[in-house]
Amino acid sequence: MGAKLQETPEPQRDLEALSARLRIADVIGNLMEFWGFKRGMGRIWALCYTSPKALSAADLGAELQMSAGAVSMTLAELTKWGVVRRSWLPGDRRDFYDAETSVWKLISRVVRERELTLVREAKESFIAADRALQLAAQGGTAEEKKRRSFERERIGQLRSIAETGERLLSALVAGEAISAAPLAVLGAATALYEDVTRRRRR
Amino acid sequence: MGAKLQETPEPQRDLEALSARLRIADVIGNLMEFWGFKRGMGRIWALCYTSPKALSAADLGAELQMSAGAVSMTLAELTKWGVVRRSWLPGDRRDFYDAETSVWKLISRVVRERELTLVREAKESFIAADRALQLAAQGGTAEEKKRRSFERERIGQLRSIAETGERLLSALVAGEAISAAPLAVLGAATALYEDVTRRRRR
DNA sequence: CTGATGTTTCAATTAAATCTGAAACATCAG
DNA sequence: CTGATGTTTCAGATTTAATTGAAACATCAG
Repeated sequence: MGAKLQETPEPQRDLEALSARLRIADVIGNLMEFWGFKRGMGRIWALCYTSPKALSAADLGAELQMSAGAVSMTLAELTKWGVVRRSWLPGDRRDFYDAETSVWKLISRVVRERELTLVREAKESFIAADRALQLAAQGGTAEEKKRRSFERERIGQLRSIAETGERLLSALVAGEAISAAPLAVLGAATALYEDVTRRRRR
Repeated sequence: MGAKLQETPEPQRDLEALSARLRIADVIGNLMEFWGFKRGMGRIWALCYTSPKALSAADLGAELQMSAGAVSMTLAELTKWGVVRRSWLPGDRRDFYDAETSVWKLISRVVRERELTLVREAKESFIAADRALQLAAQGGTAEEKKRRSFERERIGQLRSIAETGERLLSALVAGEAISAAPLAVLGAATALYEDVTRRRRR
């Protein structure tokens, strides 16, 4: 807009610095939300991470425009995940919070406790479904048998995908090198199953 | 409940097979939802994937208890992502849908178009915030300067995390081998910043 | 103990995401 | 063209998740 002076006035510098941090907080909030957490978790972590001193719940609420209740609940959740730590200052009754700085620690914990659990549960479901189908599939016409065998083949495929995912995630959190190759192979096996007649239309 | 005969009656076999597939559909629906898609997308894909023949919109709605509108919208979205394909049978006016079977194709497309975009946007935001801070940070007391420099250091760290993530995801979708090591290194650099006095309480 | 200060909890509200059902639209056969 | 069949759209309803604000709870100083 107007002409810029050599030196920005002090209060304005503060405002600009804060708003830069708030913008970052929103970006990280969106990332976190995308990852399946609440937006507020990312916002609070980001503000702590970019602050040289630990912040109080009241600070966070004021800067992020969150109610005391929301701040408290969000901080509880963040603490549970090891994303922020509580700290105290001598002679101050308030709680302060500072950010866990090792992002890898955070990621690997989440992957271990959440994604890995999820993929394992999925694998178990596939195994259970396959067993159920196997029991139900005795007898029937040739046509029916063919269909059942197709279903079991596909479910077996899902199971093997889940197992591959489980191995990759385990390797990842163990810090091992992984290759996308085993993933890329998935689906190649089933790609040959193509016998549906198609025709263009419209 | 009652005693099981050697051979399950036919209608019951069908019901059990369908319900096994529906259970799987729900599991995959949950996985997909977790991944940031709508639950219905996973359910429809799973049903198609485990079906030997392409299914009509009406079939899907009936089996998954979804309204025609929901099925239509969900199929549109799935088609957009290349997760199901439309097909036609000669002499039949209805549309049929079958599943993309290469799961890797699906994953890599999503990672490329969604996660990679997201992490790039985040990186740009960090760069922009750093620039803004740099401009705002001229002058001020020694104390202020120290704070600004801390903020910029942390934001630079975020930027480098985003860049590492970008490299890893790129390598992943390119099918290259990747290692968790570069991730594990993240945060080690900032871990040294510890000067807050703490005391136990309660 | 009592009052001041700070935190947590939770029922009620608000907001966001999702689904429905009916109307509009398309296509085809006769 | 007309009626039958199938698909899409979208405003409103429903469901689900997040947020508030106030009361309950804790802790500490005096």
